[in-house]
Amino acid sequence: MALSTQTRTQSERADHTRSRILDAAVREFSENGLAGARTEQIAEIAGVNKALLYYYFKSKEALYRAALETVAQRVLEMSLSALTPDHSPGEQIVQFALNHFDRIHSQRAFQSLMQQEMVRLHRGEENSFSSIVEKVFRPMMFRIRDLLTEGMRDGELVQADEWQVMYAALGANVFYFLSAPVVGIMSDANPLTREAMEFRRKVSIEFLGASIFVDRKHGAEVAARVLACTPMPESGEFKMFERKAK
Amino acid sequence: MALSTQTRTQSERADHTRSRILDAAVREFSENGLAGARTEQIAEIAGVNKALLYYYFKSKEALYRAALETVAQRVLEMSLSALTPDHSPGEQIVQFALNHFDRIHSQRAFQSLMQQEMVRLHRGEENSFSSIVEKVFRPMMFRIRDLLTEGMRDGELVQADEWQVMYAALGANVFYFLSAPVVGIMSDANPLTREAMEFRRKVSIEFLGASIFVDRKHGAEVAARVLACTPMPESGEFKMFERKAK
DNA sequence: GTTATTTTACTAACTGGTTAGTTAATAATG
DNA sequence: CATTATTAACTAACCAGTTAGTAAAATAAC
Repeated sequence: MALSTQTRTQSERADHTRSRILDAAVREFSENGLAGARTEQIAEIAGVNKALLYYYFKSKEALYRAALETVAQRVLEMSLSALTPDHSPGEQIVQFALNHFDRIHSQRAFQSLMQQEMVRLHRGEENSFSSIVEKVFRPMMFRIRDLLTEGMRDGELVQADEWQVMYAALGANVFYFLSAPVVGIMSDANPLTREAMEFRRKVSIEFLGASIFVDRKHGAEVAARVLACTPMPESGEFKMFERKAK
Repeated sequence: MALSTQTRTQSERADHTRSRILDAAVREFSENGLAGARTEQIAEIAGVNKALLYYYFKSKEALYRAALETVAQRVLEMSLSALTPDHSPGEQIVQFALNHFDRIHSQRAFQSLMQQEMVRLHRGEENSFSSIVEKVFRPMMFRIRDLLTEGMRDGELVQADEWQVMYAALGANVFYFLSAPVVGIMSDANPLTREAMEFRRKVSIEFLGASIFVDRKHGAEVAARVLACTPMPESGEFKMFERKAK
């Protein structure tokens, strides 16, 4: 951990340090929120002195914003590569929903930061979060909306408010992970094991297929096809949220 | 505000003070989270000295738990009165979903506390939250699951994983309010105005009707009937989340 | 029914630990 | 040697929780 000190040029190592700080910040902020996170802890995770945080970032809040942008960027890259323009609108929507599901659990930190940011926004906190919305969410959402409009026009998808379809499709995924701790307590079966998630992922896509297509049989086929083409990614690609050995 | 001091017995006034503290705590914790909330601020909102918090509650965290239980209790009462056993399972489900929608926006503080509690649970925080889950969520959720099973057996509802139907129905509602700040930035149309919510409420129920019933026409009728019977409650019944005049 | 004693409800002012942020000095690098 | 990266040590503010006290209500004593 204290190695790799003699490699490369100074500025390259500086970049590396900076991004280590950012990673540590993402982790600490996502686990504890802006108020709960401790700068000392971020420094320790990153393996640097606390003062270095202030060398690279103006303040705790600036670091928070930078951390938010980091994860947003990752999500943008991940979601852009998901759509497959040569398939039917309906199939692309299903594909997108499946990708969204996988994204949530591999990017737990993003989800967590988002949730907390929502609460902050509710309070009317001044943001600079707007730019993330513009860069990440707007293009994604409007792209999906256009696909839905097209699918409905073609008669592949049921007539409905486009945004409602999004709320239903993405909301089900978000709610699954959001409620996981409660469900865990409620049914003493942990919803975050690989088996549980694999099941939910399948069922979630199948239900979407049954919900939004005019021809439910066609919907079921699309769902099956998409599921077959997209295996669930290995878990633990990012090992955020591992329990710390105190 | 400084009146009503000469009324009633001492212990009655004490009860009143205690509940004023709890209300203040609900508000402060829901806006700022456990770590972000300030005891001094809670005291100020309640109009008492900070030390009084420690007279009534052991610690900040004990107060937090008490606040959580307060709102959970309210929600339980609200949701129990929603089901109408003389209707068909499908109609009861739709009724429940509509009630859930209305509950979210009239009990914003609960939603907010829940979200934050989810994050805390994710981290494996020790809870005593379990009792709330047992008392509020488990009875509610299992009741709904049984209704779904019945509806599917009768052929009224489409065959699907019961929990998935819940994730879809409730997730869409939750996600609407969860994403409201982002959508607000994205489309500069505030989703939390009365008109926007009235529209979403209607569309959300209609979409549910189109999704879970074997006979989509019957589903549409049920949705229309439920909507007709249940006008949207006046907003601002609880004025949590009003902006504070600093 | 008045007086003395205890209990309850509440506050002003303090304390000590914590934590965001600074400074000044020191390595490393080019 | 001048610039850049990094740290140890410090400070000022903040904030959860305490203490020591008071006024009034409830209760007991006479």
